[in-house]
Order: sequence, then structure tokens, then C-alpha cells
Amino acid sequence: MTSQKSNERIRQPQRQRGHERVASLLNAAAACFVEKGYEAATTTEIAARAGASIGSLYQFFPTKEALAQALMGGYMETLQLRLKKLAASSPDWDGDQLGTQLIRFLVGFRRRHPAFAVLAESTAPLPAIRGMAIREHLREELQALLARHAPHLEPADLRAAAVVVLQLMKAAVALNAEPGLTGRRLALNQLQQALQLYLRALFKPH
Amino acid sequence: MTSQKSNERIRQPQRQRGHERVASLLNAAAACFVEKGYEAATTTEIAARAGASIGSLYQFFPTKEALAQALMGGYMETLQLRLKKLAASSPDWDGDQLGTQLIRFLVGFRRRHPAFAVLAESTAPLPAIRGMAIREHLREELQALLARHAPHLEPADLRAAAVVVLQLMKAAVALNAEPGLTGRRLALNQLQQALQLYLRALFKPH
DNA sequence: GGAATTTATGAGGATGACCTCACAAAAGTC
DNA sequence: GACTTTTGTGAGGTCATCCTCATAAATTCC
Repeated sequence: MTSQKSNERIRQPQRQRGHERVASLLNAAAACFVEKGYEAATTTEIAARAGASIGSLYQFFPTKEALAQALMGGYMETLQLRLKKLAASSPDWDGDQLGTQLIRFLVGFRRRHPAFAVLAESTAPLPAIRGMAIREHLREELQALLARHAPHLEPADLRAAAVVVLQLMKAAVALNAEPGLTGRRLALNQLQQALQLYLRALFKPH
Repeated sequence: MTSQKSNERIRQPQRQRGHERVASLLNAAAACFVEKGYEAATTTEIAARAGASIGSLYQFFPTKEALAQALMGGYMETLQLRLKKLAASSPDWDGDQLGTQLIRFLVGFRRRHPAFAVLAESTAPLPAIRGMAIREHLREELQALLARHAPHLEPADLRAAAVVVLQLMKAAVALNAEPGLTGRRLALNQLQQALQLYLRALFKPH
């Protein structure tokens, strides 16, 4: 039950060429979103960068927003997957190790997929909603991870902790994007320490 | 007339009526920005809400962006002022008290001036730059405040700590804006605790 | 009152964005 | 080769936004 498309003009790619087009359009869209932001990016430029005509773009994506949603959908999938892998890889970390890994995780992901941050933090009308859904999924995943490390906590507390950790990770990401290299790294370490302190206290039986 | 060059269609308000117009325009702009975001807000609606014509708006503000900058300038002034007051009011707080107060401070400010957050987090072209400048000023103020509590730290460390604390405060603000009331309050307390833990460790002589 | 200055007005220009549509090309299918 | 389906094209429609400008009202000054 994928998204219904009442408009018959929009097609799913069938031949290989179509899939390539879609991929190059998504890549171009990501690049444009990163460079100019979601709102300022234009469909004409996205099409031009993908080496396609504007009509070709609108054959596969009904709106500009559909491009953003397709991108975010892909990011969400890989994010969840990698977070699951991270959780499975070492279930016996302490708070410090977990803090380090979580920050590495999200900072690295953002570096590899800069459009993710742009769209997640965009203040545009509907992608914001999509971003909320993403945060929900992420939170659940993170909550499960935390639950494994602190089985003595109640669900409500775990949920709150997951939200907090997400915010701390987000802060780390924002921090990593700021100018001033040496100071940036120093601050990142500090923020990592803040997260570690928090996790340490959280995991302590009392 | 004075030797003003050709293109001076923009005027500063001179009579009382002008000042009132400017004030109501700024209020209307703030409301629109909050409701629709910076980009989606339109100058025509701002003018209509202020009970002014569109031409009247452009008599005092050359562009929509000028409205946002004027707003942000005002917010920045009051923010700095209040932060200074906070710093002066109780210079002998410990880390926990300071953490509590800082979060109260920024969450309260955001509640009183919702447009501040909207503009500060906006991804629009130039107001973002303005936001950067604001963050710099805020950081300096905060750094001075922290320096008073931890005189044994070097400037570089203080600077990094100020950036981190700002991010933590920002996270608290973002958290406070999320849905889910009971969980929200719980999480806010948790984030406050994270900040307190961090400050406690920071202020400890070693 | 009359002159000078400030404030008010709103129709319309200019711009640019998103998206459509009629049609052409390519690629599979027989 | 003929036929069907998928993909490609780009000029232009439509619409909304920002902003201008000529002109009029209000206010202050003398």
C-alpha cells in the first residue's frame, strides 16, 4: 500500500532508464537542497542538474515536495537500519562508550547525507511533518537501545530519556556544523562529555 | 533637504503616528512569522494585520527581510540585557542552580517572544546570518557568566563550554515546543539534569 | 490660511516559481 | 516493420509574491 497517486500522469519508473532518471533527479535534488535550502531550491535547477528536462522531472515526481519526501524516506530507512546494527553490535557498552558511539553515529551520518539535516531542520510546510515522523521512529529505536542498557527504568522515563538523548545528538550535529575548527572540536568533545555524564547517571541503578 | 542622494524612499518615523505604525507593523510581522514561518508570511498580510496599506509598510521597511532584522535586533537587545541582569542577580550559584535558571530563562524568553525562535531557526537566506551574529553575542555574554563561576578555566575551554551550554539550552527550548505534555515536562527535567551534570563537572576544580 | 513635511493608499509592474500539455523519441513486444 | 508502452521535451499558463509609484490625506510650522 504505497502512496496512492490519483493523477495518472505520474509514473513509477519501469525500465532501467527510468530508474536512473529517478536516481539522478534525487541526487540533484539533494545537492540543490543542501546548497540553497528546500524553499530556495527550484525544480528547474534540479532538473537541469540531473541532465533532465523539467517535464521529465514532473513525470516521476508530482511536486517538489515529493522529491523531499522520497529523499527523507530513503534516509529514514538507512538510519533505522544502521541504528539497529549499532544496537546489535555491542550490547554491553557503558554510558561513556554509548555516548561516544551515538555522537559519532549521527555526526557521521549527517556528513554522508547532508541533505538529511537540511530537510529535517527545514521550516517548510509539509516536510516538517515528515521530519516529525522520522523523529518518532528514531526515538523508538533509541528508546529500545536505552531500554537494553537500563532495564530498571519505566517506559515513560525511557521515552523521556530517548527524547533527551536525541536532542543532545542533534545539538552535537548542529555544533559540528558551526565554524571555527579547533574550538568546534573542543566543544564537540565537551558536548560528548555532557551526553556521557547524562547516560552514566541514567544507567546507574539509582 | 539635506544632501541625501537619489534613492531615499525609505524614511525613519518622525511623528508619533509613524512610530505607532512601525510598532504595529513589527507586531503584525511577528505574528505572521510565528503563524506561517518567515518565508510563507507575506508582506500584504502583515500590512493588513497592522491595519496599514502595503505602501505604508514599504515606506518604513525596504524589504520583508528588513522587518525580520528589525525584530531580531530588538530581541537581541532585550536578550542581552536580561542575561546581564541574570548574571548580576546571583553571582554565587552552583552548577545546579545555574542550570535551572538558564533553562528557565531561555524557555521563558521564547514563550514571551515566539517570533524569536522562528526567526532564529529559520533557514531563510539572510536572517540566518543575523541569527549567527545573535548567537555570537549570546555566546559572549554566556561565556562571561561562566567565567565568573569557573575562573580556573582557560578562555578556549570557556568558549567551548559556552557553545555547549547554548546548544543544551536550545535543545531544551526545542524540547519544550514538542507535543505530549506530561512526557515533555519529564524530558525537560531530564535535559535540565543533563545541563546540571555538565555544569557541575565544569565547575569542579578538577 | 498656506507651505512644507510626513504619512497613507492601492492598483499594477516585474519577477519568478511551480506545474501542464501536446507531442516526439526511445525502447521493448509481436 | 508495426504497435504499445515508457520516457523525454520545453514553451508557456497560471498564480502569488515582492515591491513601485503617482497621488492624496494628515500633520506640523509659520
